[in-house]
Amino acid sequence: MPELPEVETIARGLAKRVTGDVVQSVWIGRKKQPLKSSATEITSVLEHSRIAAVHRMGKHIVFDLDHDRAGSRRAQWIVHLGMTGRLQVCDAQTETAKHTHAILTLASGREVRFIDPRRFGRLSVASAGDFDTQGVEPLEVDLEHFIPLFQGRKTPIKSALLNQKLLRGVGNIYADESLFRAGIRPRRRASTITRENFAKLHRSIQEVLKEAIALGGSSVSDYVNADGEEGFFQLEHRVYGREGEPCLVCKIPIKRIVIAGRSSHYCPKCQK
DNA sequence: ACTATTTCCTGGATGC
DNA sequence: TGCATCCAGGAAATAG
Repeated sequence: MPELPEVETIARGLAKRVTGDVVQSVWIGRKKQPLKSSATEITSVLEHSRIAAVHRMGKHIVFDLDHDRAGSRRAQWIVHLGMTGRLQVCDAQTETAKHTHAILTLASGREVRFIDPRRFGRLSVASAGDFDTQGVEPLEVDLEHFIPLFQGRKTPIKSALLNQKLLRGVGNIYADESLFRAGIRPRRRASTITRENFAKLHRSIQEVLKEAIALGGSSVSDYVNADGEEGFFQLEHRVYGREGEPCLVCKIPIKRIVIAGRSSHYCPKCQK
């Protein structure tokens, strides 16, 4: 399940491969589509545009497009991978994977393919500047802007961390891992957390995300980067997916509870 | 203005 | 072996 570190890794890999290439044609499957813009709209924006850059915003992969049509504004192709989405860069000869929903043919002869079995992913286009996800980038926000995000919220801190309108890019894995490192229980009401603990949490989130990016993300279920390689951060998980296993600090078994329909893992002794 | 719950979707795991 | 059931979860929609 791609969260910020996985999406960052994928975006970097894509940028290396397709920056400067030109989209010649677009195919979009007719199966009930995970589209936020219409297929016609996506096709017309993408076709004959040059990929100027690929970068990440929250959990979205953003392709900045230059159009050669005079007077047309710069545009962006935005991909959200959902749970199981993948973007593959390959030769036209490569066999089409099951659940391929969109194919961009590039001037270089290669193709960018969007594959998503569970279809929680989303494709859309926007004029440059129009796409603005709410929420702040967790790796950019400083403590003084971080704390107010949670002030007055009665919701469990875990839910608040997952709320993309506050902080964008943190998902289930990194929320659990950050809370463990900060020593805060996932069910703690956001409004009851002290300034000191917010400082710990802020630091933990940045550390966890940076370490995960350095290791190419976490490969659980079927995540692979743009090269089809797995990441290694899953080996560093201290609580996520470790229900019943001993806490790496105190040996007490890790607990799993459900918060807002999401499984949440924590150590009952190390987290208060 | 918030918060909580439900819905979407399929592959893999589990149970009988 | 086969078949039914459950579960994973991001974000939008809906309900409270």
